[in-house]
Amino acid sequence: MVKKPVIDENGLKKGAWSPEEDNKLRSYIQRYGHWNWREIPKFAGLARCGKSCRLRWINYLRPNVKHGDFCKDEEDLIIKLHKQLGNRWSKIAASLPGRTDNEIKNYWHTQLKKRVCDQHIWTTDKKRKRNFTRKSLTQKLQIIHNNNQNNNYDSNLDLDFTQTNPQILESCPLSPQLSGNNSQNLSSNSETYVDTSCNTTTDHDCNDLASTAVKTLCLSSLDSMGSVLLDESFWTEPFALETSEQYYCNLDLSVLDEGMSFSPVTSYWENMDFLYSFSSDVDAIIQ
DNA sequence: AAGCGCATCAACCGCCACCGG
DNA sequence: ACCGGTGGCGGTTGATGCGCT
Repeated sequence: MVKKPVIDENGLKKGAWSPEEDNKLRSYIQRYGHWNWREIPKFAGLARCGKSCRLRWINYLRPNVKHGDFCKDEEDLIIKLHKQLGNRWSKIAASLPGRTDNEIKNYWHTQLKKRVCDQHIWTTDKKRKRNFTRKSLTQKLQIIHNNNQNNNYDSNLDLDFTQTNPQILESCPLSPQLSGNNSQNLSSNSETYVDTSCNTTTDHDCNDLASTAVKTLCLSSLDSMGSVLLDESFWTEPFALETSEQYYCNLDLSVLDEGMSFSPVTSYWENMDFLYSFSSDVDAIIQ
């Protein structure tokens, strides 16, 4: 995953470093230190520019540079510091011994940012992560959505909505299909409104409720969730947490116990885990 | 099995701040 | 005050790996 070595117009080598070059640079700096990066390649016998040498030393050859997976504590710290400092990678790196700004920056862009941007679920399992992408989930939802459009959903499901007690207050319309088929106790109109600030439960309860809600919806009609997730704005909204929670609120209405609601109390990460389990449910239905 | 597309990450590039003359 | 050299920083690139179809 490195750029292939090339010689530029000045006769300087660019691209991937060879073990031989690494050894030359390492042994020179260990012996003489890095007194002037521009001069070092000449004295070390390297056809590289000073900047390239500096970068190679700092990011790879320097002693105590940590490589490999970030632990949970490091991830949490990066997220916390990024929240405080923004893209000031060198400042963030200063708080993580052995980690370079470049590595943290890469890790942020490839792993952590996705958690914050609603695109991917966090997991250390690469396969699992790859399976959960916006594209794949959208495709799955499209299949189910199309099935529902063809009246393939089971309208005979025995769903008991009489136990729910949603507080219907403000703008969070359910899809006409869901409202029309399943919301006899929610609203007689095709638009139903949900209060996102009403009573809440514990995070754990919310996850259980969310899971149940999704299963219920998957079995009856995915129109609501499907149309929400298929809506481009769901994915592209930079800080879509509130929006997402409103949508989850929608989903929960059908399975909430009396006086309970699934709304902003659930943490973002748990929402993402919820989305993953939702994706698994969708897989099961497709199969 | 092969091709495709996405994810990853080492390395590069351009800009800017700092410093000494 | 100005200028050139240097180091540091953050954004971007591109080759490779890997999963999916």
